[in-house]
Amino acid sequence: MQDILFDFISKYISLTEDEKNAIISLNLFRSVKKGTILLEEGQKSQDELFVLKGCIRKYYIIDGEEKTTAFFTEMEGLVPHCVINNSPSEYFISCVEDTILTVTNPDMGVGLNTKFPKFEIMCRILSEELLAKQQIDFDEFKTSSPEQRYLNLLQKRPDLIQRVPQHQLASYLGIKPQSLSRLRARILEKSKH
Amino acid sequence: MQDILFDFISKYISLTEDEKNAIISLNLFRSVKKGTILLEEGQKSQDELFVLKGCIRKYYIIDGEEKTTAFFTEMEGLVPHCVINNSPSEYFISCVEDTILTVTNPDMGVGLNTKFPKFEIMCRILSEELLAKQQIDFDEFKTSSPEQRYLNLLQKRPDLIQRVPQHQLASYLGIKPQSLSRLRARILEKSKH
DNA sequence: TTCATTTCTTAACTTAAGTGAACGAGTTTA
DNA sequence: TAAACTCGTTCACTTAAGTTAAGAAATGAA
Repeated sequence: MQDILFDFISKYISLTEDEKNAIISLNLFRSVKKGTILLEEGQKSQDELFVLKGCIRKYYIIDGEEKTTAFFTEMEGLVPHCVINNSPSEYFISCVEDTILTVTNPDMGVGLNTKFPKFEIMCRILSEELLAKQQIDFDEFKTSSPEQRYLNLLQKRPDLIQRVPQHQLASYLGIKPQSLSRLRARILEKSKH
Repeated sequence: MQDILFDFISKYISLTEDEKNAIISLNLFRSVKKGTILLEEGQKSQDELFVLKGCIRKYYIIDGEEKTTAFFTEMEGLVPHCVINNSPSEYFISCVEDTILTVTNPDMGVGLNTKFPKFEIMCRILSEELLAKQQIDFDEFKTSSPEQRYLNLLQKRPDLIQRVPQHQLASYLGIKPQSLSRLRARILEKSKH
């Protein structure tokens, strides 16, 4: 399992055996069952998450309704908003599948970052990459219709459509589950021309 | 004009006179007329922009139609995607109003960041803040209807509605200009109850 | 296995956004 | 000044999403 993490890290910085051991000794790995809630609304967590295997989901509850705004799968991580500005969380994070992830928090991080400045560099690169990716995603969302968004998702993350319940996908696309069903039927109808 | 920039910077780091002079000597300030295009699709620019006064806008041209996805006003900056991954730009940036901004590029930046590591710190903080803000904005967009988005904008950036042409606002809200007109008439009608 | 719950789909109806066209007001250009 | 554009609004019509309800299929728990 650790190898997956080190493979990922090696794309950004190279680690010595000492550094790898330091990471292992932090005991970052967690194995969580499908359905487990990792962060609740109102909670003040300091944990940053990184998915090694599985899928987690970020959602709000607005007027009693779940609104899913993001999924994180293999090699994707998130720093919840509540960590950044140390405020109660506005959303939930739960596991869509049985998931293996790393959980880090600034307390560990300070030790790690001061001992190994490399990590600071990796974090900066990751955060820049993420910002850029997210801007593109936002722009695409704004400039397309629900149907285009669905077709786009089918291209870019076909796995999500298989592994995630439809009603969660629907709100991720900004529509209701019934509309997603209909939209899919419509596309199927068109493809038969 | 420089004072505005230094006031802003002082929220993040404190500068000595030497450092201020170093910044001034870089000659970052640009004054640009309404309508000026700062970045074109296909262009490979290295310039990062920061608005001191005025308003700039980011837009795509998709099927011959302008799709505005962002506005940047006083004390807001952007690092275009093409700068981050050194690829031709997919979008345009132009001035909505006569605008005063700073233009920086990595060539200057390297000098500045190595001379004054403080700047690196400020950039990291800014980028984190921006990432957090953008995630919230994206979530809000996904979880609301066009009408809610408009009302939300009215709350959060009432100035934009005054200073930006309606058809640009419309695509920023993810709808057509006619729909924005109608939506506003509908809200007005409701408020008369 | 059986019962209950959740999830997905379908349908009919309502509401709102997209489309195409027209018009007036304000700008710009010749 | 007159003609050509741009911009915002309105209208009628089309298309698609929201809503409510019902039922089938899959899942989970007793």
